Amino acid sequence: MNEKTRQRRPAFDREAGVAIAQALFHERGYDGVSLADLTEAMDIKPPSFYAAYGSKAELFERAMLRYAQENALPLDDLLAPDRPPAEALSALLLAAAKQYGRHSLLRGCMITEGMRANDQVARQMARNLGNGGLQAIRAYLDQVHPRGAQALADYMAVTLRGLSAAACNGMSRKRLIEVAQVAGRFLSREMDADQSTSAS
Amino acid sequence: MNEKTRQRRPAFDREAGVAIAQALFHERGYDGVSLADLTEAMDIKPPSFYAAYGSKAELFERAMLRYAQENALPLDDLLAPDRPPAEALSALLLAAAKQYGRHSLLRGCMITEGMRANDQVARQMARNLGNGGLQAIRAYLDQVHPRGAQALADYMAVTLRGLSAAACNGMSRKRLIEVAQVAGRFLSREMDADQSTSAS
DNA sequence: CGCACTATGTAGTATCCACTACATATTTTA
DNA sequence: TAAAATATGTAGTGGATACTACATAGTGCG
Repeated sequence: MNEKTRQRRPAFDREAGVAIAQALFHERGYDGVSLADLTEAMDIKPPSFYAAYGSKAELFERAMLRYAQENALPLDDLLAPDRPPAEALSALLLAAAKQYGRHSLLRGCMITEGMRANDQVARQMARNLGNGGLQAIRAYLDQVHPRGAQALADYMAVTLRGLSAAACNGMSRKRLIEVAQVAGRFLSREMDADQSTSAS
Repeated sequence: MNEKTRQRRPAFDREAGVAIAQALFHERGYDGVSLADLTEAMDIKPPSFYAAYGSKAELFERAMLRYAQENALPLDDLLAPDRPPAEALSALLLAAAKQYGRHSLLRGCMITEGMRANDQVARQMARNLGNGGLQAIRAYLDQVHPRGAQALADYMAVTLRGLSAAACNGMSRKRLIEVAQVAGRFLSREMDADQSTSAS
């Protein structure tokens, strides 16, 4: 249990290996990274890899969890119930645009893009993780804007996926942010109008 | 030239082969379809395949061109210059949503999703084709709504990509259409407001 | 009818894939 | 210090990949 005292030969740091895998998977996607790529980047041999992580898919899951903890959008903060809903959603889109276009290599959302893997196991892992975030948005909207919550949540899902895809295809951070701002302005207008009128 | 009289042993119809490939590539993506899948579906052997199409990537390009001719959104009609711009863009989003969710297997935009292929050659082919459509939207906006044309074109690109991605991930046609309608309403509000005021 | 041509099927190529059996070297425990 | 446990490196597994050399069967043209 006390892994701290265990001064075993460094061999290799498994958490560091997860971080390396996270970067590779984020940059090239699950299918774009081979086991040879991973073992070379970690400077280990395949047997050590499997002893440590079990399989490529399991490591991908650990890398996505690490990504979620480190890089995922802080939905709980952004979607605080006491914020004006349109402002909260706009802030979420803006935060996503900023993050998706931040690095030149690590573009888009690792989890959103992971949903497109050719490997079925990896794809399902990514979907399970990604759906969690979407459900959080849905739950938030059910509370603060129950009328049309589904449509608004779907709009957010589509826009977030679009931002991630556009980022992966090279759209600059500046332009991503502008799109998020446009969408945020749309949301503000729509939800303000929705407060005063009852039917379009 | 007169291919009709050429009663050559049926062997196999190359255009029909492109159609088969189009369906397979659309359903599973470039990397998700192997040469064995293609030759089996066309009921031919690899040598016939290469004699007819040159390579997997070349066939993918032909399949995308076929898709563009048959299924791509009729941008010229949708983006008629004499239409109210917001209405034209809304119609484009709606047409995309309807098409992306039409079939249960052939979901999303074949070209947009092709941009995510792991194979670099295929990816570049898809990007070249897809960028054509986006440039058409940009050119249209430069004409009818020059102020903020870039931001609006980027917004359309992001939303179209998002609709395609959401369709691939299983969002129902009904919900896709609702998202397109929400976005269309946003565009109408924004562009109407933009006509009367000069600063937000 | 016979020759030249073309597309075909058989059977492979080399390469990459994720993954593993086995013996060795290092570390922890007794 | 000796034995047990563990992670390592060497080397290789079967299978899938895109693609092809070669002989043959079917074709149109003379």
